[in-house]
Amino acid sequence: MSLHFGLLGLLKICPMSGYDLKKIFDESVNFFWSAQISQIYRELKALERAGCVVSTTEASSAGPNKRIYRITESGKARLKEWLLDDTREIGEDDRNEFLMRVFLSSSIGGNELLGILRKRLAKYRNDLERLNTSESNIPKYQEKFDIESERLFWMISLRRGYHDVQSHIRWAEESIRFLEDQGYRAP
Amino acid sequence: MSLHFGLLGLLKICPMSGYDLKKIFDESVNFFWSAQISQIYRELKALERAGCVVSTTEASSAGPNKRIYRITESGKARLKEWLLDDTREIGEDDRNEFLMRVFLSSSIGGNELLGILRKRLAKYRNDLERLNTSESNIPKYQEKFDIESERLFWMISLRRGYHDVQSHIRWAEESIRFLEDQGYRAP
DNA sequence: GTAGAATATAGCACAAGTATAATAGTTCCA
DNA sequence: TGGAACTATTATACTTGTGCTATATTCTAC
Repeated sequence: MSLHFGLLGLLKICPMSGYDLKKIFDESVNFFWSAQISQIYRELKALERAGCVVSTTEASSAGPNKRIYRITESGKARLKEWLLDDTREIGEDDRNEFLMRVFLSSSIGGNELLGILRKRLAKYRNDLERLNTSESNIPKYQEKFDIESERLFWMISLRRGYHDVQSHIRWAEESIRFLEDQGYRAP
Repeated sequence: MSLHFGLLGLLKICPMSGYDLKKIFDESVNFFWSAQISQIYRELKALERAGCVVSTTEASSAGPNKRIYRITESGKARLKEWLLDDTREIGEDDRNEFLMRVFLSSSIGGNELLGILRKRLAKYRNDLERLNTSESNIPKYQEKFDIESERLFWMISLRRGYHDVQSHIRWAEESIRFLEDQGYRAP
C-alpha cells in the first residue's frame, strides 16, 4: 500500500508521468523506499482504476509522449484517510538479511565475520554520502515545484535517515572492536 | 532466501519441527526477521525437495505427531556457501511505511504528526522491552541446546537491535521537540 | 547519418510474504 | 463430558515487489 500512497502523495504536489515519479523516488525517498519502474507503471494503472488519479497524454519536451497523471479529489481524500488511519499496524520493516547472516555466522567463524563487518562499515559510510546527496537535492525541487509546505516533513524524514545510518556505523565499529579484542583477525 | 537459510541455520543447532521453528523465530530473531507459520511449512518442504533437510515423523510429547526436520551434510555445505557468498548484494531492508507517512504528512499538518510521533515513541520504548526479553531468553536456549558456539554471534546481532531502537527513540524525541518548538500542538 | 543515450510505456514470469481456513490430536479444568 | 487452549500440519488465494524483455521516440556526439 505504501507505494500506492507514495505515488499519490507525490502527485498531490505536482502532476507527473511514471517516468518522472521514478526519478523523484530515486532522488528523494530512496533511503526508505525504492520502486522499480515496472511496478510504478502497474501501480499508476491501479490508481487510475480506483479513481484516485486521471491521466492525459501530453507531448514531451524530449522523447515520446508522456502520460501525465493528476490526483483527483477522491484521491486526496483517500490519501488523508490513509495518513490518519490508526486502526492498522504501521510497519517499519526491520527485516535484515545481513543481520541474518551475522546471527548464523558460527558456521564460518569470527575471523570471516570480522572481514565481512569491515566491508559493511565501508558501505554504511557510503550510505551517509548518499543521504547528503538527497538533502542537497531539496533546493532543486524547490525551484521546480512549490514545496515550501512539504519542507518541514521532508527534513524530519531525512533526519531519521541520518540517525539510522549513524547507528549502523556505531554498531559496526563496536562489533569490529569487540571481535578484535577477542583475538579474531580477518582472513 | 533469508528465511530459507534462517531455518537451515536453526536446524543446524538442533533438529526441530515447523512448529518449534516458529516459536524460536518469534522469541529470538523476531527483531530482524519474522515469518508466518504457513511460510515456514512451505519453505521446509522446499528445503526437503532441495535435499538440504530430511524429515521423519515422531510422536509429540503433547499433541499430534510432529514432522522433525534434520539438516543434511549438503544443507550444511550450502548454508556455509550462502554465508560466504560475496557476489550478491546483501540487503538490509530500510523500506519504511511509517516514514512514508511522515514524508507525506503535509496533507494532515504538524499538529497531527506530533500526536502520531508521540504514539510512535511509546512503541519504540516498548521495542526496547521486547529486546530485553529476547536477550533474557538466551539462557533458556542454553539449557536446551548446546549454543555456546552461537553465543558470540547472537550477542553481536542483539547489539544491533539495541543500537537501532535507541536511534529510533532519539529521532522521535528530537522530532517531537522540533515540532513543539515550531509551535505545533497535538490535537 | 547513424550509433547510442535518454526518454517513455507495457507485459510477463517469478519470488517472497500474507491471510485465512480446514483438519485433527492432546491437555486441562469446570 | 464438553469445550477451550494449545499443539501440529496442509492447502490455497492473494499482494507486493523484482527482473527481464520488447517497443518506440527524440536528442546528442562523432
